[in-house]
Amino acid sequence: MRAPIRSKAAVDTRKVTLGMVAEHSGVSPSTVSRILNGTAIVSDAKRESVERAIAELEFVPNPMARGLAGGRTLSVGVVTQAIDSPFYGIALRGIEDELDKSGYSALFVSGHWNAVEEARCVETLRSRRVDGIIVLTGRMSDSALRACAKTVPVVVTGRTLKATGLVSLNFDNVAGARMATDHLIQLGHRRIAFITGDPAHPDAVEREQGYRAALEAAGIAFQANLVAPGQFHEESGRLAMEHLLQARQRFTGVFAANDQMAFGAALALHQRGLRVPDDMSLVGFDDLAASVYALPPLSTVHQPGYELGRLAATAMLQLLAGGKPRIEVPAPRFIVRESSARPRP
Amino acid sequence: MRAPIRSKAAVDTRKVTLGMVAEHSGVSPSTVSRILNGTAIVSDAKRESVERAIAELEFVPNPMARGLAGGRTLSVGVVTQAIDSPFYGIALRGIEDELDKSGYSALFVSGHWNAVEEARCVETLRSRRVDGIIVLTGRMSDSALRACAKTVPVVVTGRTLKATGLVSLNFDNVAGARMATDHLIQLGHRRIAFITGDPAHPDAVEREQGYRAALEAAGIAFQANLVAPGQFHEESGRLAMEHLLQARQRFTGVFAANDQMAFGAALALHQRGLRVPDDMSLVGFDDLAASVYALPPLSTVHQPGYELGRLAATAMLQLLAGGKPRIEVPAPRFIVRESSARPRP
DNA sequence: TTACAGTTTGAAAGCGCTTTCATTCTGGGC
DNA sequence: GCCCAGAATGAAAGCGCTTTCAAACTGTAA
Repeated sequence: MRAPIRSKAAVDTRKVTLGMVAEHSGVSPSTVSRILNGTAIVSDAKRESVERAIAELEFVPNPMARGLAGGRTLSVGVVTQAIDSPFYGIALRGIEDELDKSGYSALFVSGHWNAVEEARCVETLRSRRVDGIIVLTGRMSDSALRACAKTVPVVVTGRTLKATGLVSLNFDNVAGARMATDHLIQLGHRRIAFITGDPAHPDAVEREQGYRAALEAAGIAFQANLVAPGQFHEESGRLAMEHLLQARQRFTGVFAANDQMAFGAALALHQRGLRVPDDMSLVGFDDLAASVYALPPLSTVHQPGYELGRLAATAMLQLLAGGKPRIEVPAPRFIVRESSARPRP
Repeated sequence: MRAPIRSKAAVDTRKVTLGMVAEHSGVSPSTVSRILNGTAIVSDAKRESVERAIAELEFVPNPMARGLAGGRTLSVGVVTQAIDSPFYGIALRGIEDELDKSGYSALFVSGHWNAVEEARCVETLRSRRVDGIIVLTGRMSDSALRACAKTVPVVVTGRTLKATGLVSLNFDNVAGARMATDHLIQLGHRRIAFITGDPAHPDAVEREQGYRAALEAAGIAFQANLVAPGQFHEESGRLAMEHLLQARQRFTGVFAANDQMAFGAALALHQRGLRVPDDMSLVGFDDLAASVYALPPLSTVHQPGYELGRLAATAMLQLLAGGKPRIEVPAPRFIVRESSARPRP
């Protein structure tokens, strides 16, 4: 038999129920519930006594019961691609921070860049009765998303989509990519290689569009042999760079469709004894935390991951409150660091 | 009025209840529950008919109700420091993967390296009635952890602790740090600087112990002015390196207590025009994914983050099953890459 | 044939909370 | 002083599931 020792910290919170609070303060459970949820006016006297009881008993409502009875769980599901992705990670943090303020919790599940797994994730979340679902740039089809939005509020990033109960936040990848390419052009580069992202990813195709648009605007002909396919991770960037180098194309600058690939590309350059930015300018996209500490620090398009996460969460909260969110995604901006310079004459 | 269109995919899962399954298959709810949980023997005939009904109706049990009634939620809480930390991220992934196999979900909350917030996290998790809690190298006191373990199974990493209902997984930081320092010594370095981690973190003090032990074993006197305090993040590493450089101490190698600080240190070196490893050898600790793509690739102590996560989850699962886990944490190993070399004569 | 241990099953009581509905107070207008 | 709208409150019915507990069988020994 365990002795009923209690430190002043809440150690035995779990057994205090709303009913006990009601009894302790001489009101009915209904009243306590009303005070807890602010669903009705209660006399100051009772409110006070109930609040005292709550404090004294260290009462914490049971979310299970709440969920069961009220149909809400105060939790929102987040489908991300990989819990450990440097880019999504920071967004997750933004979501967590924002949700936390409103008493919501986030339930993260990873889709691993796989539509089937993503569908499973959504099922898991639905079965856990999350109040809403945030999808970070998923692979699932627009129609699947729309269907999902019919039964539960959905916020999705990385695409533009209109539907009821669905809000989408899209970052302007085209403009961002264009800025990166323009930067190189303005420095005097004319032969600029491009390392693409995974073409199955809308971000990837949009960034390529931006690259092309910039070239075209500058009157530089697009050259297919100056673009190498990547898949958004470091190793693919390294390989792409290898590929480009081996092709013996002449070029003085490289735009990688994300920072991770830029890191890989930098490694390939390093292994070949080429120096950035002296022998080759390199720019990325995302502005990961690590880009500041890359050697040399990477010039890149800043994508506000944390902010994006917060915005997604805000939108979800508004959706949940029955509102019609109007969210403005920050415009891309280019951060000049040391990895880009004028080409050598 | 929405038409009752249903694709073959589960779209309207949410309203099917156990009661409906019972009715549909002509048995009592109790029987359905028993089949679902395998808590009693049921005749084959009924079992079959119930299973058919479940399939037909696409019934998915409501975890809320289950949690309320049964006391289990099939979810385990994970207290991490930051959802977007490169080191913890990979561990989270290990946890997620392992838990997933057994039908459990993980609920991640971030303590932000703050004992108070951590306590709040634990409260949140408890209030959500998680079946168990995994704490990744928390700041909370051993006693708080022990107290927690009295009411819910706990797995904690980054410390060694014995208690009932509690299993701890500790990585051998001392040995790891010793390997890193020994590596430098074997290359011929005699004046080796050390960038510490946050001293409030046990990992940090253990790694310093390893550093000192290696020096001592090699007959090199410990020099206080060769150690600079850091806090485990990049910027603190950069600052520490600055500090070391400004102090005009002579040294040819640096051991940073984690990779992130090593990256910062590398940047400081770069800014001073010093080259790694020609002018200065640099080794880290953790072997983050990014370390392979650092320039030059970082020599470091490999810490199996993913594996650690999986092991923690495995231990939790065993604990939950009523077992007494016996978990073996992999030994540290040193990975030689390009950031360390013999000192220049 | 009767009685009894052992098996399956169903009825019903919760788990802790929300919410409707009805009840009891208010106070103001006449 | 009386009546009624409106405010404050409580009783009670669930939410969807698990889990006793007891009833209804089964088969077998006497």
